[in-house]
Amino acid sequence: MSESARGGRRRTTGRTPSQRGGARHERIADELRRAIADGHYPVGATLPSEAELATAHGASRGTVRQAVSALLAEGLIGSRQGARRVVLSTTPSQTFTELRSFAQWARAGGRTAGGLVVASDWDTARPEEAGLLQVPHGAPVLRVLRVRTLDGEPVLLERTVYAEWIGTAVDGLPADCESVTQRLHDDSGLVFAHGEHHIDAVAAGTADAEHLGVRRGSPLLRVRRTTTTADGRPVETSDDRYRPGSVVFTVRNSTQTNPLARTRA
Amino acid sequence: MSESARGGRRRTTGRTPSQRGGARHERIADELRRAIADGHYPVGATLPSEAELATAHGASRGTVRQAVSALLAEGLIGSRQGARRVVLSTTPSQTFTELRSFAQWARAGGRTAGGLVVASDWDTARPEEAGLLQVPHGAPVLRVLRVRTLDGEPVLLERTVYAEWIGTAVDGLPADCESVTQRLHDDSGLVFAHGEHHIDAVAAGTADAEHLGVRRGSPLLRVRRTTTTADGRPVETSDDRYRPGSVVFTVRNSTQTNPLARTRA
DNA sequence: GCCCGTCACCTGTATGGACAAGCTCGATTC
DNA sequence: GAATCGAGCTTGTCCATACAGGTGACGGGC
Repeated sequence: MSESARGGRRRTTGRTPSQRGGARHERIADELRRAIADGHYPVGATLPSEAELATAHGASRGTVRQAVSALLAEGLIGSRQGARRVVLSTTPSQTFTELRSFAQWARAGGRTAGGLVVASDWDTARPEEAGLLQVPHGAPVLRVLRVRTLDGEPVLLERTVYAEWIGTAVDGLPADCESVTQRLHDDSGLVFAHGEHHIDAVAAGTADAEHLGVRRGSPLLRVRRTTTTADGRPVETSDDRYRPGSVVFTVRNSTQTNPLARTRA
Repeated sequence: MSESARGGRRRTTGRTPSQRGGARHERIADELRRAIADGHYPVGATLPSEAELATAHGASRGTVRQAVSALLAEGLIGSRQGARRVVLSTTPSQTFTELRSFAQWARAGGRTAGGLVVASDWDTARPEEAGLLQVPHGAPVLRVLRVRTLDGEPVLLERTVYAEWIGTAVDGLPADCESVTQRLHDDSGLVFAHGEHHIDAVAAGTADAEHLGVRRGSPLLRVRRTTTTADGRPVETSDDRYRPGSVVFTVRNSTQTNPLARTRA
């Protein structure tokens, strides 16, 4: 049966060019993710062996390993030599795009995101910003202050700094643009590929308090992030402040994969 | 020369049993990590091609791919089909153990960590805790309140709940035990393997303010975490509150790997 | 009844080969 | 000088195979 499945698919050698859902290991990974999310494999359950998955999908063990290693990196499953893989968590992790884009994240969760640009000005890069954006000191940058709402309530205040080459495109966008990421992708073909996030807590300043509708001095979750393209060119750096109680960041890590770091301030 | 290197190493088939530094792909990954950390490959630089690395290390391309995929998962490098890999970040990520253990993290950074148990009591699990620890409602749990200091200054207040089977071991530890993780590993052979962290901001309560030496209502970074063993058995769940300005959490993510999620409160 | 060894199973590691698809850069052409 | 084309390099995907080493269950011996 694995014979017929493999033989029927194609027999040249490579793989069918653009099959729905991308590469085969991706499709296997997706199916496993779905099965876990659907409760087919609850927390603590063991996954089928690599050999079983291989014959079931008509793939080789290497391809199956590629698929499960993706779930391993996401922290969804644990793995020990000799023992079957165990489900550790059932909540799916988000795609990078969903994480990067407030609007896309809200949409994926069935909520509506709004946004409003409060201020947008060209300025010169401060030393720290110049370093983060890898531009010369004093280079022109676009500084944007944006309030983001979730189901109508303000939850996030973004202070974003764009490098000049991308700032010109951002400057032309409407003030109430829902998803800047989406527009930049559609208009300029720009794709964000990498992000570095520093998370801590700060007290709300006067401006923060006013725009988020909280008292001055109340706690805010601050995420300072810098986003780059696939070839490492910095695009923007931002200071995002979340109203507590609205958004929680979740990180999964394990001995096998560890993307989280704790650093001194 | 690649001929002699490969032939000279061994020609049976497997690999040398317990060579220093673990598996070969791990050693290659370590060397690349070190080269990046040392500035040999600054941010934006391109790594050697897989073929070059393979001949240089006398390994096959598959093994090299395994090594670089580790750096990819850590967010240190970016990768696009057809182009050479690019260095995205030079700050190394911490091992899971360093992240899990406050003491080990401090030591790795050349600082001294202290700890003091303020209170330690047996109690019954609250519904929420029972779910996190996967024990029946009302099951006995050990509740520990611990203050952690960094270079003598209090920076972290831990409220940890241990399941009964591990709580008995924790209960016998001295109140000023520097590293609970270390002791549990040495005494019981227990290894933590997986963690889930929820990060948000809260205002300091009366107890928080007193133990951390801050004013009531000042912002704190809260990390609620649950740790499990390799086979998915929950060990502890904890509510950690960090004094702002002392510790920052850093997360790297990209289109290729994405361990971070933003969830509704 | 308990302990311990055997053994099938399963994951980790490594190799080698093949083709697909994307990127870079130089050469050619207009 | 600028746009275009293509060859070669590089990464992505997939397969088949082999062996090492840990796990867990079964069963026999004490």
